[in-house]
Amino acid sequence: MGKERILVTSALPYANGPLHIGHAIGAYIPADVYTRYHRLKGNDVIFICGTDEHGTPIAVTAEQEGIPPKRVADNYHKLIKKTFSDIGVSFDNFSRTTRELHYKNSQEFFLRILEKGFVYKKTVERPYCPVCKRFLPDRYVRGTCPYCGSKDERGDQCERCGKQLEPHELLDSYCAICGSSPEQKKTEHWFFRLSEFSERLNEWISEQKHWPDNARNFSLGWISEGLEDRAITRDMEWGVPVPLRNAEGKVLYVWFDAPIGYISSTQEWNAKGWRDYWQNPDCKIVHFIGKDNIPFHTIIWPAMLMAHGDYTLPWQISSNEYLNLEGRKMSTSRGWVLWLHDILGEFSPDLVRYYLLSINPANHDSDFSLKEFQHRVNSELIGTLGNFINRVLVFIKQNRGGIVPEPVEFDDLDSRILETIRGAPGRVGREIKEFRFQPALNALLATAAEGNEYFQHKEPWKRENGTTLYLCANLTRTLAILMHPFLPFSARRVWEMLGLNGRVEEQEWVSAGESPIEGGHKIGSVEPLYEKIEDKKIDAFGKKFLKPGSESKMDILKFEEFKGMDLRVGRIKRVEDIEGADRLYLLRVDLGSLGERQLVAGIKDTYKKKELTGKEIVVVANLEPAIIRGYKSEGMLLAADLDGKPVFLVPEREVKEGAKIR
RNA sequence: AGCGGGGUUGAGCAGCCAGGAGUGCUCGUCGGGCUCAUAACCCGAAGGUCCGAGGUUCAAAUCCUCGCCCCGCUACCA
Repeated sequence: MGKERILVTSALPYANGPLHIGHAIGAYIPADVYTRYHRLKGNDVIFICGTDEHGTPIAVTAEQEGIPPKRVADNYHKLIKKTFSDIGVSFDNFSRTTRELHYKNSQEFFLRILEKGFVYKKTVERPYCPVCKRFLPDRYVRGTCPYCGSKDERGDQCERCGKQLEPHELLDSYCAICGSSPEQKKTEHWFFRLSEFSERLNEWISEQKHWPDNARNFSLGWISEGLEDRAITRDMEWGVPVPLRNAEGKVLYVWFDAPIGYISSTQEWNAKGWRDYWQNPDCKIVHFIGKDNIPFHTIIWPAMLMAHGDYTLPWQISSNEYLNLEGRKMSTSRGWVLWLHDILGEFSPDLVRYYLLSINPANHDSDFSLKEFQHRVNSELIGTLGNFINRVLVFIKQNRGGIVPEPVEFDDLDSRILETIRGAPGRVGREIKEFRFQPALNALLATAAEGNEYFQHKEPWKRENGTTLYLCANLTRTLAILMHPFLPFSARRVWEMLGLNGRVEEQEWVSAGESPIEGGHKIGSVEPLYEKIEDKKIDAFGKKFLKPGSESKMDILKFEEFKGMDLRVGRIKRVEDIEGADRLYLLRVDLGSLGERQLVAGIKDTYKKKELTGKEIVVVANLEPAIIRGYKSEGMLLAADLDGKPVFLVPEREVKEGAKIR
């Protein structure tokens, strides 16, 4: 079998914050396992990444802190790079999208597809700040979300309701920098003809039978809903300048330049050899991403590559689902997050890699729990794997003076464990090759468990003829090689403790099935691979780094603003369905002196019509009206939240309709 | 409502793509062994309508069809 050529990428982390445990298992640790495996297999594999440093969040952070955007990116690039190195993610190159080479690449890419007619210019209206004298892309505009009414939201997405927004949709919008209200102004932008690629993409994706279901189905669904042309440029200073004469003040949109960063980083790694990967149909290009990135890597990016014409399309997309933290969704803005550098500060990287891989959210969201982390590490990694290695090496040290004995005869148990050794690289490798990292890890642990079983049944502490220790020493070597993709730091130490030549990462994967350690071999010095995680340590860690957060960040409401709210008691007179809406009722509410009002309320899944009619409820009477599902809603009724279901607030005894609440 | 993902022993998960006796892992319960090893390891027991109903098959947790329930995202909680 010839050598395979493989290009592995992990999603470029955004240089606007540190990495958390979800990032790590989403796109980086699995990619690292995959890459390390293929290196041992002797395949021609490279692992490419870098920080994504353009885009408005970085620019806004920079302006708010009064420093240049490059400085923000510098800081996070440094932190992120160190974190990756600490957890053993072994990129062949880790670049940044602010490098000269990348600017040149992105501009050339743009010009090429412009030349080929896949980019066109169009005049559009965009919000413009008359004071700052500039256009305001997404996060430069803030205002009230038109969907949920949350104040002070950004122009790209509402934090409260999660709705994707366009800057012009915000109500009462204002400039995020100076606070003045923007006006609409005409400007020219370049658009990518994504719509033209629907058919080709559909055909191409349909053929990718080896993709995971989530990626394939989701992408095909996206295409069938219709692809729209996308703006490639914006009016901003921070970004890759549009390389055309009459385009001052315009930069490439960050979604456009970011994936080109994969190519730039590869060129930076090898200025000559990069084409062997990117422009070679025999090279398998594998993108590791989180699920939020799926349409981007299955549709937009391939369309860009199709438009360019010289590049090989991705071969595989490995997309993970999300990781929850102690049963709750992580949220950086609410402070419910576990940063990678925090956990690496207290626990050795292989423990973290082990646990994250053991709960790898490949098929569905999974949950990170500190207690479970402690348990699994203690019982599986240490109790099974670490203990086998330790008891074998310590035994050889103490009873054989550190010398592996000569094997004598082989009984059934011996032959069986020899078979375990022979078959192990295949069992583990097969799973990694298929991107099934959790089963791969299980196969590794199962091999160690077989070792424990064998050792136990042979009872070498009672009598042993050499064969048992000979085989166990070789099985330990097998484990060292098989551990390397998952637990690179421990694998290296096991290799050293065995006193073997060379380095574990230089071994051939298939050689893990052999038994080259011979009688007479002297092992190195031995010490336990890991230390158990004590209750005290895990509790202290939780106290220090897991803060429930959320409530503490609540904004203070001015008394004046509170007084401006007109709360009233109303009586529900009539309840109607709204066609096509399963959660909404159309209510007529009697507010006494204020007359009757029409409200739209999302309570259908909790309350029946009968229970509602005649009921007294509390209403915000002077709220700005909104149109929901085609009906005007003139107010909002108050309810407490019970696990996501509304529970009405009602007066403690009967009061008059329209009674004021103070 | 659309899309996606789930429903497997007391709890939490693998197993399903590639059908082969309900197989496995962690925790918990009960009993035994061992003392090389980090209170570790090994053996055994109890505990299951593998969500339900059909179908394909010699054989279904696994493949197909229909249905029920849960979760996520989106649409529609002003």
